[in-house]
Amino acid sequence: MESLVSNIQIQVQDSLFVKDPQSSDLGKKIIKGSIELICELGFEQFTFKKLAVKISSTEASVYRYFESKNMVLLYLSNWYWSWLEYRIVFTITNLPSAEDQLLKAVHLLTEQVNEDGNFEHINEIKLHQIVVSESLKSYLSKDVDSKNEGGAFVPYKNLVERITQLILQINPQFKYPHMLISTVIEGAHLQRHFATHLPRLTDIIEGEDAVTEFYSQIVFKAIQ
Amino acid sequence: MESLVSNIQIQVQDSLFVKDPQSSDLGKKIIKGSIELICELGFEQFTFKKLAVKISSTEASVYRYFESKNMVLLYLSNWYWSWLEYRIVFTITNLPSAEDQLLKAVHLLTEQVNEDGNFEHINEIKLHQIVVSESLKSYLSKDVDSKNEGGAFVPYKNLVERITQLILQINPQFKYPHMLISTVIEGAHLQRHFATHLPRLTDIIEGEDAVTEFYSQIVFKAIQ
DNA sequence: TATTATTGATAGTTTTACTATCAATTTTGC
DNA sequence: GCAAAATTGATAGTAAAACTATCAATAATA
Repeated sequence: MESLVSNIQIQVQDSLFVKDPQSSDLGKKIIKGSIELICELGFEQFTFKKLAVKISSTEASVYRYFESKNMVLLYLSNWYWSWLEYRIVFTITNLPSAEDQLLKAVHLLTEQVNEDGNFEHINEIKLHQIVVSESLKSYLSKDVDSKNEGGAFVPYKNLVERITQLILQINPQFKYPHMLISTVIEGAHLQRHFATHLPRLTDIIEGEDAVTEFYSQIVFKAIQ
Repeated sequence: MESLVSNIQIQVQDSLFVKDPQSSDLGKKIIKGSIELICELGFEQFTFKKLAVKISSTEASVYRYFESKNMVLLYLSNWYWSWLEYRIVFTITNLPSAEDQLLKAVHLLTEQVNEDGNFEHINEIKLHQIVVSESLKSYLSKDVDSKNEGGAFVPYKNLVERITQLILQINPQFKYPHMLISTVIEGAHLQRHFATHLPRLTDIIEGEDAVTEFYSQIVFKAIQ
């Protein structure tokens, strides 16, 4: 997966930003700095003031790119979902059977990201950690409905829909494909979070990726 | 389930409050008001100032009971988990088989709460909604480790452990019981949240509790 | 009745989440 | 290469949140 994305760019809907952060140096520094700071401090402790100091800019300048830190989180999440969908499509396109495709997709949905370096201003490993620990907060906030109307969750829905179609190819009768996939995605994130912070809520097995193994089993048992 | 709890009280660990809110009228008003306000405004918009106005008290008085609004959320979550574990134990104790017990437990873990009235100061329906939409934020905050050391997640872990033991009774070889149960609990909450706000991420079926149905199937297929 | 605990009232601090203004600098169009 | 336009930085300011501190009034208790 190293060199395949060397000249593609992930586009994020323009309703999420005031000015496209991928269109300028400062914008890219805002993205890069946000990823590092949110990862380091957590979303609650992350502020535009701290970000501005980190990237040697000013609060006012950051506000010229993003309306609020919530929008930054949405931007980062959506970038991640688009990137993940791209990787899934790229990876499974030539696989022979729908089963193989689904298995591979579930792997990509649930595995730990440990590659970086395809995008200068985005550390994919840290971004994955942010999505694991912070992205749910966007859905769980009270303004989820207005954000949703503004299209804030489209990439996520697209991803879920794409895997849903794979499932329905295998078993057109299965009644809960969306539920299954969103359970797998969010469940895998939570389990990774629990593995680090609340191990008694999960089952960590030495030398094996229990999260991916578990959810792969769940998916195939569920749809049969 | 109506009258069985008429004179029991759910105890919450005293590390979560400064002064036990169940020990005074003001304390109970704080709990009652918090449940209503968090439900209405969402956790982010909920403040001690607004709460104080609502219950005709003062900010300073609220702080005499709780260190912060995060502690209130933890208190409410833990009250809920203890209450739920109590209901599960009470309900399944006399069921003949471990399978019946597990099935019933999964129902209680995943169903919508629609009874109220066992506790004067706690609206169980609204509390359930809070747990669905807000409780994850306690695990997902950066201070999860220090909270965990202080025992903030003990009731939740106990609940997961209890159902884990049920699963292991049925299949002692099953490798991922904790993962399965925490996936079911949090998954069910998320699906209920999605059903209201992001329906394209779930599968709502007219006249049927798809959430409970889905997770019951998942559990029994997974452990076989 | 004296003591203690509880609550209310008020005030104050620091930080966050913004908005506004203006000058300096860089980019772009011609 | 120069004028106009856009971008950024610097600074200042506001409103609300998240506390802490103090003191008086009231209620509980010994």
